[in-house]
Amino acid sequence: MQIIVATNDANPSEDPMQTSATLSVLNASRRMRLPSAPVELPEDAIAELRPALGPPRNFSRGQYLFRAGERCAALYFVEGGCVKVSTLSRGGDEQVASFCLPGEPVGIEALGESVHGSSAVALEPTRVRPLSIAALQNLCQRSPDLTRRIFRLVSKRIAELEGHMLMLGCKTASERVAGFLADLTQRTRTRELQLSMSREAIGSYLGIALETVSRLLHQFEDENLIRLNGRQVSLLEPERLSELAAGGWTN
Amino acid sequence: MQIIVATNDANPSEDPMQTSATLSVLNASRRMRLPSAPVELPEDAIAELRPALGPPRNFSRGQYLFRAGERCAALYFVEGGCVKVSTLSRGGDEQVASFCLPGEPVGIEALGESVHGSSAVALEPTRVRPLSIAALQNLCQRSPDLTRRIFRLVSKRIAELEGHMLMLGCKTASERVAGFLADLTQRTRTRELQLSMSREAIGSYLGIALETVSRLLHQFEDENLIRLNGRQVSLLEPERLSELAAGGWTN
DNA sequence: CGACAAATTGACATATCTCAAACGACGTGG
DNA sequence: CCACGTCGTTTGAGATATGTCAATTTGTCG
Repeated sequence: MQIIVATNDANPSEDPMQTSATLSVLNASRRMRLPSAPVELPEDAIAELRPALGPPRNFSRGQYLFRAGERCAALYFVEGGCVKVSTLSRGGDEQVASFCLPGEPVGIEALGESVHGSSAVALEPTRVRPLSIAALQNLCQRSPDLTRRIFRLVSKRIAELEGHMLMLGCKTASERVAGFLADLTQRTRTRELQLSMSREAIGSYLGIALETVSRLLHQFEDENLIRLNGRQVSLLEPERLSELAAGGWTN
Repeated sequence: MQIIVATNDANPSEDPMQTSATLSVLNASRRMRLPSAPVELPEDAIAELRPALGPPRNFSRGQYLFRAGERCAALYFVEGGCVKVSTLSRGGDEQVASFCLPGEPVGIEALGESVHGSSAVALEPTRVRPLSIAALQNLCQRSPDLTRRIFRLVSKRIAELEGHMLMLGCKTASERVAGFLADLTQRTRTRELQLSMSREAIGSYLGIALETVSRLLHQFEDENLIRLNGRQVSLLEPERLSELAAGGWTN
């Protein structure tokens, strides 16, 4: 399976529209899945980090927060929008590692590194707030509590990755797609998903062909599990989707 | 693909034999188990952590360092032997997340958590040294340097996971097996691998059926890339295997 | 209103899984 | 010391989920 090198360089179409408002809808507090996270900097742990965060920065669809190989100095917290994080292999395969929604951190994987191992691109007008790594390390000296929070954040990310691995290693295509949707509703607390990523990106994330994603999505619609309209998806039976995802997923 | 729930509970075969002695053989320069590499707490970063480590603990084949769900208080550094780390999904699928060799840490994923999300079992007589998480957090307060090291350790682990994901998402079966072998020789600095894990564990780790692992291994032998004798594998052409692994693997 | 990118859909190819049988290694108990 | 049962591995043959290729439609944006 040679996932083409993805020419999704998407020339930063300067889409000035501000997103945060749109997404702010989500919120609440429940248990989470792969990622989790309520919207609007809701994350428990994150809330406490706010004072340390830098001023908001806006990215339009297709703009990169950072690219693999670039020197890395900060990690970001999404306030509104959506970010796609992906890695590239020597062979030119692209693997989408995650989609980050409001309230979720981007780039923790680079915490201890000097250069980014992956790239992060905005999938829609997106607002983020940076947290300088240098600043962070200083802060950690003063606050044992902060250190703990960071550790927590990091291990949460690791748990996510392991869940993702489990999925890639053990699930059938339809379990993956079902799990993907179930995960998204939980993270956004909405049954009305407005997917900002392409079928190709979803396919890469799930480790299946984009055509398979499309087919399965339509199959779910035929089974009345969802209502589908392009990139807009309404989950009619989230529970059944979760069951379908079965096995465990994030476990 | 329903990987059976793995009844590898391996009743701690009361293997009274004392391990450390047995293992001491290893440091003999030649081939040994998977271990090898810079045998004896070789890892650069780790070396500096030594003073903080607790006394060595020995585990025999099949014994668990910890299980998913257990309260976690420490992470471990492997001194000799090999540890298999795996997660379980609700559905009962098992996914092997990693094999840890001498010099490598086990359980960093639990750094910020209170309970383990995965299980770790010794695949052969294994010696590890614990690092109390509580102690660690204290130490981090005193030493900014230590904090940085830990961050480094963690992001290294994350990078590994992302490499693994890339593999699971993009590679063909033979690329995976080739990559697996190539990776092991690098980590052990030996061409003489003594695999301590079953074909099933390898299959789970690589996201393919155990039969496929077996077949591919024998195919490589036919192509004179390796010499195979049960769990003993001699890499005849490591470079070609790496090329075969192509794409990226750990990248 | 065009042109290009994304999505859909069909037909077909095939890598890999699954099921099964057989074998070897190993440890246990008689 | 040998028979026996278990476990892991190998190997074959057939089934199939999913990938690949390609044509068409739909959507987007300048």
